[in-house]
Amino acid sequence: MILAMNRLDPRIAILSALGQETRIAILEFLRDGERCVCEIFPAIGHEQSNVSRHLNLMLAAGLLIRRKEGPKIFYAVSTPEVLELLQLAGSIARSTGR
Amino acid sequence: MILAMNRLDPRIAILSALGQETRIAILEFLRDGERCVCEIFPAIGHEQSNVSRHLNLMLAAGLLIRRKEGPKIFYAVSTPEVLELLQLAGSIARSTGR
DNA sequence: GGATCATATGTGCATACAATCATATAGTCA
DNA sequence: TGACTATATGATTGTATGCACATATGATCC
Repeated sequence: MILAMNRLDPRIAILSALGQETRIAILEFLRDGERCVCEIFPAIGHEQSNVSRHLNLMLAAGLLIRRKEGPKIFYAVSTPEVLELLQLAGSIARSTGR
Repeated sequence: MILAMNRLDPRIAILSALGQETRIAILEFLRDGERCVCEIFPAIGHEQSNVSRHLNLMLAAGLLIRRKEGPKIFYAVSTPEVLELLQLAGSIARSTGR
């Protein structure tokens, strides 16, 4: 997993982690608060293994935090700035007419 | 070039365009204003053809604008929001300890 | 301990990406 | 027109990525 690790520039891990459809879907599902993997993967319609990897990648990039509760692991957005970044990207998309 | 085109979500084109070392270097070189390709590629130490592709990709994503002047083509950041996005990514990196 | 649920990881495959070299296009000027 | 400069594009190569299937790990409960 080069995408989110061993980066000279941590911004690249963050931005490239955000530049992917499935991960955007996960982040938007986590907008309202923490969720366990068992809630996330049915909601976005991907394999559990696939979602697990995306979650770990975003965790490594600093976009998410996680919390264990028994056998379940709850993931949440690490800071509101992450959602602000998505919003800013949307704003650029609109202001550049795309 | 799938990365920046034919995306359902234009944010993905923007964010994945930003999540790459060479392109970050180009954007930071363009921070002070427009530059032609002939200035950009020596400054960041990459092949002209390579830089040309990155510029066109960022143009397609809406991150850059360009202007012709004789045989030269000057590229510039399309909106200050693009640089704000980079700054916000840096802020996340710091606030999540990376 | 065994069964079950929740999550992570190994492996393989198809595709996407960045980089390079070579070539094409287009503008300028003698 | 021809030489020269500036930029873009075609073809190729090595590597990274996303996904799926199968399996491993770990927690809970009987």
